[in-house]
Amino acid sequence: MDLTERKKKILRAIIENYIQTAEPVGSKVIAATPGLNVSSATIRNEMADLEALGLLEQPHTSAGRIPSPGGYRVYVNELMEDYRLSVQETRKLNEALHLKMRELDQVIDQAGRVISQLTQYPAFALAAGTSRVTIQRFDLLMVSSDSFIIVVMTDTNVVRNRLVRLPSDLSEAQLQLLNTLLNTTFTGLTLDEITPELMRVASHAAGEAYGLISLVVSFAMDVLESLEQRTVHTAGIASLLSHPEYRSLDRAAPLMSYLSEEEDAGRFPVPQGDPMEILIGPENVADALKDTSVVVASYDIGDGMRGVIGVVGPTRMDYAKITARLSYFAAGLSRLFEQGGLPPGDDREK
Amino acid sequence: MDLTERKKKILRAIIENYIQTAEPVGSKVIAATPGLNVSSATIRNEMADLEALGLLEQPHTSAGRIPSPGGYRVYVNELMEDYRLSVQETRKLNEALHLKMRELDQVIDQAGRVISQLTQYPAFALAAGTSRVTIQRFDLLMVSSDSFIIVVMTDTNVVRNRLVRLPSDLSEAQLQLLNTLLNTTFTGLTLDEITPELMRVASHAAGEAYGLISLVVSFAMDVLESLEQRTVHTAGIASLLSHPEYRSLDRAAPLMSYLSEEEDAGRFPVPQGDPMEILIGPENVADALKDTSVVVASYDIGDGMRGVIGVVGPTRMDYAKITARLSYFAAGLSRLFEQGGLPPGDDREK
DNA sequence: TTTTAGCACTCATTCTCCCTGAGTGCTAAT
DNA sequence: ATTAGCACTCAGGGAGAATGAGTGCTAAAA
Repeated sequence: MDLTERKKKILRAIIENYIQTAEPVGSKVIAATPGLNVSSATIRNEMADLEALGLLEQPHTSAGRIPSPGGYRVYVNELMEDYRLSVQETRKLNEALHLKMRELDQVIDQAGRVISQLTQYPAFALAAGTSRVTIQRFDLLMVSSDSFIIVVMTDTNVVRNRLVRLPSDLSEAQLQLLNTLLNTTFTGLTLDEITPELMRVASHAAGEAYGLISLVVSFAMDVLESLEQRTVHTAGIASLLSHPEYRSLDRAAPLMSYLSEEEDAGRFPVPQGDPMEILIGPENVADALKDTSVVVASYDIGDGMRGVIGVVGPTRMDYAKITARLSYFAAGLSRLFEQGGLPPGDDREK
Repeated sequence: MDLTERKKKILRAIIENYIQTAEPVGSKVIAATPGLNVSSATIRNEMADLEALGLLEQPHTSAGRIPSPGGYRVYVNELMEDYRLSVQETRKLNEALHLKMRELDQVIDQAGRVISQLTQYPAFALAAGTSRVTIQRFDLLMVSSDSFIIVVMTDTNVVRNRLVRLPSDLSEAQLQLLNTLLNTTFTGLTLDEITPELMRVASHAAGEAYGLISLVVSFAMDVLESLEQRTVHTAGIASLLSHPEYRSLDRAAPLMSYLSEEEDAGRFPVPQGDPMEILIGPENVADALKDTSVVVASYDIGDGMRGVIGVVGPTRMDYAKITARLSYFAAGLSRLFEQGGLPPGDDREK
């Protein structure tokens, strides 16, 4: 967008003022900004120009101006100065990165909660883009004569287990046999490749323990399925209410229900290319987000997966602050996953 | 509460009317209830009596009456008729019991979501009262020359695992030794009983692999810790907004933030004795719940643990319907846990 | 040519006042 | 003991009127 220096200054002043106050800003307050030594009348002329360019809007004739989505776009792309995180903020963010967790799903969930708390906006979190997973190895551990543990490990180094109790006894030798059979037949296969026919053949080969094959394999299939299925976590929905644009229920209710809909990934934007993306108002695809802004960042999980965290808020959002915090946090998460996977209790490690 | 038959009839009619309409009910509508062949004037006299007894309230002189918390109490204890679940409802509830899940924590979370959806009120879910857990058995599974899987099983039959990658190589024999050492030294101990001193002694005994002892044991300790720590899950907060009493943000906002506070168990009531409890308005301990009602039910998880699910709503709540649904669902969960623990993918089984 | 002071005009917001109607309590009659 | 009737109360809603922030335009100044 080609604007004179002064217009840029004025636009920035208006937007930053509006971000703070949530009130339409008039020519008078802008005329008072330091470094801008012109009268309010001049500002009014300039504001009329900016409105003609589609960067400002007027709620009604006798009100000040508010930024249009296009105005925010120009602000975000060209005018916004990098927000410098304070020492305190950095410390807080670092502390928040000491996540206590076990499963990937729970890490993601927690990351969302934390970022919501940190930004005071509702947040969503999900993981995207895993490739096709296969089982790399089976282990069966005898516990007692009538129970054993199944341990499976995928090619993405996720390990899952299950304790099974049997109606009848089983010998160590039988288990051994079963184990070998599983490792020769069912490793390296994706979910689709495990056919009923394959199961039948294997069951036959297992002899006495034929029933156990299907038990173990169906567990393995559940694991594969659970790894491919994506869910979204949302957090901090109530924090919406602290922002003046959501003081009216007509505005708040639909957005809140949209956010708390049962987990269905794909309803939130995911950054393409850049690790951070800002979607302002109508730039959002989902109808419910058409007059909100979404700031979303991604981080590297490893194994071809990316984590996504984002916050949702009014278009009047402190983009500088939010992007600074979000990108810092996402970078921290990337680092966390890179150096040794998840914290203690986890079931995967780099 | 000793009331004449007619007073009971009137009180019930008022409460049930108010539950439906959320509007103060006048003498006229009550006079119209079938089976109550008296004039509105008589009703007015009776209503005045009921108000004197503290069972009804009048928002202002020229309005109808609304039930007081005490009135609801009498209703719930003596007047309410059992709500008969329709076939459709039963089917819906049964369907909802086909939970897809893996970890106990996730089951609990999901139960909360489901019950919120089923009742249209915000719900909370938690697990209460575990005994002290110990590790019953360790297994170390060699994966490659520089990595292995730790599998631990607790006395409550929870199995957890972790994949470890080492900076240096390790032989099968060393791992075997380590395994034996762990099983002789660290089984049957609660979290407190695993002292640094014990760790030191064991590390010494491990010889070359001394560093691995602390690695495995600290994983075990994390598992124990995670099993003892209780968290609350809340769901369906946005559904509050669909009820007329929360159409004003002043009422909705504080309750919503209370509900979405970071998980801190103990902030929600847990049924004592009876498997179901109803707390009406000021009967709640928490300030934020003083003018809401909470209906809470518990179900048996096994291993000395009880699951708790509850819903939160206005004191004007359809107690009959809610309690019917909640107790049916809780009973279903009990059954589910009893017969074979969690569905596929889970890490524990009866 | 650009900027500014001044002025008339617009319009959301707030308030005040008044009306309406639902619902009550009381009294006198049944 | 019940009921019909009546005077009274009061929340809610709508119509103006007052307020004031902010604008656009014009004519003068730089």
